[in-house]
Amino acid sequence: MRPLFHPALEDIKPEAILYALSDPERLAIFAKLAGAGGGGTCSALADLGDRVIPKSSLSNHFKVLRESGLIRSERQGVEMRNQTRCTELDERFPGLIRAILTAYGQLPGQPKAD
Amino acid sequence: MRPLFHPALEDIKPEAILYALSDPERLAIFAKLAGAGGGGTCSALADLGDRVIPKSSLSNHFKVLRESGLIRSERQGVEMRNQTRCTELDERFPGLIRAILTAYGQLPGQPKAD
DNA sequence: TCAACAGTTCCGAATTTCTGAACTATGGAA
DNA sequence: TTCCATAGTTCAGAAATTCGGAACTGTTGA
Repeated sequence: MRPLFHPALEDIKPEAILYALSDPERLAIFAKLAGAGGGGTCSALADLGDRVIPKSSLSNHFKVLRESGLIRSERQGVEMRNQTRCTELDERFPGLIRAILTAYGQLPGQPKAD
Repeated sequence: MRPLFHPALEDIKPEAILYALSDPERLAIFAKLAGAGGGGTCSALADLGDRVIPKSSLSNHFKVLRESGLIRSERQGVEMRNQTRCTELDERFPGLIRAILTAYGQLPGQPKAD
């Protein structure tokens, strides 16, 4: 298993963020993570309600989110804890994450569209 | 030549916007259009400095931007005038476009977005 | 040592993107 | 009108990307 790559804050590219969140499944995962606060595991986030994401696809979604700089993943025993990098990100790209979550209507604490 | 399709404001999907702007060439084109104010033509936006985009690719980029709701295109004689739909978009997705352009404008070596 | 579990990697199939070449639409000149 | 030049679109095959089942890796507990 290769070590997990996380870009430094200054290496994060807005295109990568937009790309990562342009996929509704990834966005749903990210929004859940942003809402949940605590570090969600992969399998805990696999169920989208209308469909269960295959685990190889899930793993890839997390990789895209991680390598774009949106989340931090850390192995904890047998599972993986994931958390958003929202605070850092807001420093580098002010308002971006919030505006995206608002656009999708999934900003934590707002009436949800799902 | 098929008539140009522009989605109604309420039909614009955030994932389509993020997808359209997740491509660095399209983002550069959109940023130039947003900065220029006036309606830029396709060929006027083809030169990215480091590379000239082939015109079939350019045409496709404009189609993606148009059908995602980011720009409006209108034939004017032999050429095509393109303008952003920023004002409308800000109503539907407050702060989104500005946050993206700001984020993009912060990359080293990029022209400042506004 | 072994089994169970969480997640990753591999790899072939399906889908999407890219771009040169051919084509269409418009305007101007003869 | 006819012809040409220009701006952009469409087509189609090649290249690249994405998807997901199956096999694999790393960790824990028995």
